[in-house]
Amino acid sequence: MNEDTNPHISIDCVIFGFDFEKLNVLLLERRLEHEDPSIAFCDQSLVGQHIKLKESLDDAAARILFETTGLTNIYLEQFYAFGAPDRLNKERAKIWLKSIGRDPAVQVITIGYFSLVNTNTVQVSYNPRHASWCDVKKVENLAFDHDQILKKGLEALRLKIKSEPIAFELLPQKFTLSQLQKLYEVVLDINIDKRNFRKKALQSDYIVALSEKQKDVLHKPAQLFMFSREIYKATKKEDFSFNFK
Amino acid sequence: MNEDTNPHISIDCVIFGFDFEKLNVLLLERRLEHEDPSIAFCDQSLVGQHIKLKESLDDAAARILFETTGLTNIYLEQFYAFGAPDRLNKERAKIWLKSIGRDPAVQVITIGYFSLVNTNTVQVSYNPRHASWCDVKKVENLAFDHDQILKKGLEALRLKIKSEPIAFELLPQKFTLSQLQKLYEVVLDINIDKRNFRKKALQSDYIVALSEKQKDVLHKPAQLFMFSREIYKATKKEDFSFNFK
DNA sequence: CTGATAAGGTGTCATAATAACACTAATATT
DNA sequence: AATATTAGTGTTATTATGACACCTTATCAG
Repeated sequence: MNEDTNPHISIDCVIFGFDFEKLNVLLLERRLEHEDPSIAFCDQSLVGQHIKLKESLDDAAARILFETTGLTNIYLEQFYAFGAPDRLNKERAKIWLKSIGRDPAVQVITIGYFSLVNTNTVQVSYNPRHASWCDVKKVENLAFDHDQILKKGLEALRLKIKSEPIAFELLPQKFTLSQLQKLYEVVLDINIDKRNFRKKALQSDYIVALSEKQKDVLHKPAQLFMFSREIYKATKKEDFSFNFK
Repeated sequence: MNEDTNPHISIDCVIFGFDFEKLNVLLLERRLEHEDPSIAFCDQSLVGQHIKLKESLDDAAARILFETTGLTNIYLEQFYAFGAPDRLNKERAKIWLKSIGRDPAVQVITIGYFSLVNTNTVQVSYNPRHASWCDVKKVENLAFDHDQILKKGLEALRLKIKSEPIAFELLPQKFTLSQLQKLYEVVLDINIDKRNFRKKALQSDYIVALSEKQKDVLHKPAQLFMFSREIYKATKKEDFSFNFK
């Protein structure tokens, strides 16, 4: 571990991405090579690192996100701190920590952040450790306590997306209403009536219709829209809401 | 600092109390005696301590709450982690930390918890440091970064009280509808129409009318009610809500 | 060029939730 | 007996929600 690293505090980022079909999370491969094949293993973890000395939590989260994806100016939000003394005590975790020169007996508190990106904008190959997008509904058996962190991060995203206009962080700048609807459907794991959804979306002033249509699509092209943060700020009456049954 | 204390991680508890008139927060006096009166000072802080080695965050928060108030089985909820490297760098903070034998240069991450109690149930004299209830609307100039922690804790309480039945944690077991309404009003800093409030409260099954009335009150005595967690759990359709304009 | 495929786009109505609003009732105190 | 203080109560207009089905516009295959 580096000289200027704080060994007691880490950040784990739940990086959510939307590919117009499902909600994904960016996972890193954790591969332990060993001559004894009963010890070697390969599984996956969230994106995480220790913070540096004198580094704020937000700065650390942004740095880690940048070092993993090459992205800056990304939506990032802290959602929970995990500090169970046994959170690094799984057998594999101990083997792994020793293999990278860390003492498994040191209690590490990790702060969970979630971040939102459009899947297409991320160069998965950016990171030296193999990174890949995985359907959040299918993820399991992550390293350490990362299953629990992912679960809590997803709950935080669901709560937040119902009360603030963060859905647009997961979409490209120009999007169709069907894409926006699909996004709410996969994030909240619900079905939404198309006509009711469009009615509600269109009566907001901050989802602005462009005089432009989808291209290169094998059916009737849809109208494109943009989210205007300026209009949102200027018109919000204190309550954003996107509740559908 | 104790041998078994983790010097890197602390907990700060925003202990909210309701006295039927306003929302209070429990603060501890921070008094530094010094022969030079320009150095001596006395101000206030939230309730906080470092965690112990091998102690979980939730356990630490419950322990600190108990050690300060003598209370157990109290509603406690983690809301945010604070880790700015300069969060203990106010001049007074440095003097204070040195006076109690701690190194102000060590970065301490603190995890914020809020807890809810009925003001009357707390023996303020329990703690050796002078503790007192203060109107949250009037609190300012707290020690360290505690103003910021209180602000964030209050936001968390406001968010939570609108979507989960935690208001009852701030009331005695038997309460009147006017008390419940007043609680929502002071927590959310809004006015609520009495008839609309009562209509909504009474159409829930889990606020149960008792065949008992207020006593020792100098006006028409009000009917008493209880919150039934069993009925709440059995009947909730996934959405608790208390939204009033 | 025609038919198949695939998603885009549109309106009405019934029900439920919200918000505005003012007077009488019951108790304790003087 | 009068006063002070809070408890308690219904109606109506407006708005939001939820259920529901068909035609349109483009590409592609033959």
